[in-house]
Amino acid sequence: MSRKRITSKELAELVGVSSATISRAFSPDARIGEETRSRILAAARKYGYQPNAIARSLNNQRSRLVAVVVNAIGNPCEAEEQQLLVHALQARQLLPIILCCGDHSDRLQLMRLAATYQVDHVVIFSDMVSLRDAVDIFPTTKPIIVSFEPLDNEEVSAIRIDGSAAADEVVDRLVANGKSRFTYLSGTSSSWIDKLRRKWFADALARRGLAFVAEATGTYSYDSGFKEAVPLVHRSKADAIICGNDVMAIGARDAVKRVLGKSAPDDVAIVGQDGIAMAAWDCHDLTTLSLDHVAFINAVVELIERHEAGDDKPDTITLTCSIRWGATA
Amino acid sequence: MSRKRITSKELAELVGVSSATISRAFSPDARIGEETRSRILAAARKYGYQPNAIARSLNNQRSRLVAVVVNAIGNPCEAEEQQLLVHALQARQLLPIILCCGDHSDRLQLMRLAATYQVDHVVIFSDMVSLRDAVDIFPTTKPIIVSFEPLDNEEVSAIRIDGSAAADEVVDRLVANGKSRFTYLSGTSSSWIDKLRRKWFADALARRGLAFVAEATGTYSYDSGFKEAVPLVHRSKADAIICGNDVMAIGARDAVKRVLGKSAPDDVAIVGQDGIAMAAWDCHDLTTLSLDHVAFINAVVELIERHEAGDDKPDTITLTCSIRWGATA
DNA sequence: CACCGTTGTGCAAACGTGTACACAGACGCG
DNA sequence: CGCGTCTGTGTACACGTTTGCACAACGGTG
Repeated sequence: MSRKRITSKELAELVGVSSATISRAFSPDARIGEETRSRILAAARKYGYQPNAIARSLNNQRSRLVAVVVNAIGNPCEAEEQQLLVHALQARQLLPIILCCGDHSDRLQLMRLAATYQVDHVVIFSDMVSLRDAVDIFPTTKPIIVSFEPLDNEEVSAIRIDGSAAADEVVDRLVANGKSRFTYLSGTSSSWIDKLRRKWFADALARRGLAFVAEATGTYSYDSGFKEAVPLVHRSKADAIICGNDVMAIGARDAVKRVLGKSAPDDVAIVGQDGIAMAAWDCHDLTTLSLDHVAFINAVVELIERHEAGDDKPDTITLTCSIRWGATA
Repeated sequence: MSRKRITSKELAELVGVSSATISRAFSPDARIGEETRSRILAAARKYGYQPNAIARSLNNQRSRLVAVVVNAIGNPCEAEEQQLLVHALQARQLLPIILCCGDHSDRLQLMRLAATYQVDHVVIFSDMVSLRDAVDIFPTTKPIIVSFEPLDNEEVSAIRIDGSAAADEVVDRLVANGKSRFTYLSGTSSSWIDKLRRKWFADALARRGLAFVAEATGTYSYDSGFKEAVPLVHRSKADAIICGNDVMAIGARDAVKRVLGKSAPDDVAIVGQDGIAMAAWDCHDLTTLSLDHVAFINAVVELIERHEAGDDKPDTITLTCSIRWGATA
């Protein structure tokens, strides 16, 4: 058991070449004799040599690390995108460093720590972190890829999401089914994406001379959906609840059924947002504004590839939401 | 906008000291004048200087990176543990590199890539990767922390899980409720943890002179639980299904209710394993063998802290499962 | 004053790569 | 043969830190 990792100079000694030649053997398009290369690779396998990526990063000025800033890992709302992104990165020999910024803790400190590792790219899924801070903390050539919607900024690439058309269609159908007392259950009052999502529906209602008759704020969790739904319906006699995400919608639906004894589509319509896989489960069958997660991550990856290729010009990509019609609205 | 990151030597020039002194200013217990330190820290803030962690890692031989090997990110079964672990690492100024090994792809290649980054610790949540490979790929002083159960190996620390007592109690109650035709729905045939979980229940049954009357294999997913449950019950007239994880149990329960038209606790009892948060949702209220995720991650973190402190002696910690009684059994 | 311990700082050498430059040999061509 | 081109390799430096060693300045003690 070799406790210590072997270095390129030591391997060079063993093979009888210089350490530069070792390096060349691992560089696909370097000038090196075919015979020498295979001799080196054989020896490398034998002694378990692998080039040290830390040293390489220092020399190259490229770490092949990517900071991925998220709210939380378990959260189903983001989990599918995280999974897809990590796979896409790994396929490109990039390694993700996950930063969980969801809770109270000092996110800025955390991002600064990641910045010291000279990450090549930064992908921000969390709208808990302000664009300003992100630009401050990662000032280096490699710009930032941000999802969701703060104000415009020339220095970052962004992916925008537009669900206004889908929201319009949902409201249309609900009104046709006789709904008129709409309420909104938001996930947090402080996030841009939450305001944006609410606005899609508020605008759709306004276009028909309607408005939310009541609102409440939860925490994006099942429990908060469950807890907030009851008083919300009580005090407003709501016949429709639009939720800030799918998990809260599931919670609200449970509360409406179990606590209030009302039926989900008929007495109170419930609409989620995200389009998580769970929404399609038989026990939920949730109507929800759904984002195409694959397209979303493809957009992110496309931006990353441009950065890899040296194109630093920021760009904005906009995706639209589709609707998954379920049994709840 | 400074496109380029400032280096310690440049800052030294600016402040009028040597780069060594810069380094000392950031090292809490270094010999340096109080006045000099504050002057340096002020200048660092002004010019946005942060020590380069890559260079430091090269010098220190410690990267403060941790490889976390998982099956998938979205997977609720592991998500809670991942979340807790990432938080614990971040609190200790360690950064996690996530490796998703769940799918077919070349996991070994992926792990080798992470190994080149000289990670300080390796935490393996995935039982898709063999212990042998792990030891091969991360031979360096810092040993490996593995969860779940392959055969014994002297070189790694492990966390074992024992649900036999809990399984026994569950079987007890089911038998008392008149159940006798038990079936098992496993998540995959190839994983150690799956075999182990099945064995807990098989042993509990054997102790009462019973055995599984039928078995099936899914993929740990909701869909596979839904799909496998129907033929399983049909061909065996089962009155109890023990599932390899909670998500499959939820799928099985839906199938039993919707497709077969049977009621969950009375006609067919359903038991999950994992104790994911979702199991407690009102719409599921699943009976499940539950692991204390916090205790689990505390154990992992304890091992990591020992390694940090330089104690390389491997150790094994065993945790027991508790039972969450729900409405499904 | 001679001596010594303490404090603050600079010099220089690592850490393990990648790569520009130099150079030796082989080869082709006039 | 003389010359230019191409191939394969070595030498040396840079990447940005940390840290052992040396040393100067200083203050206290006999």
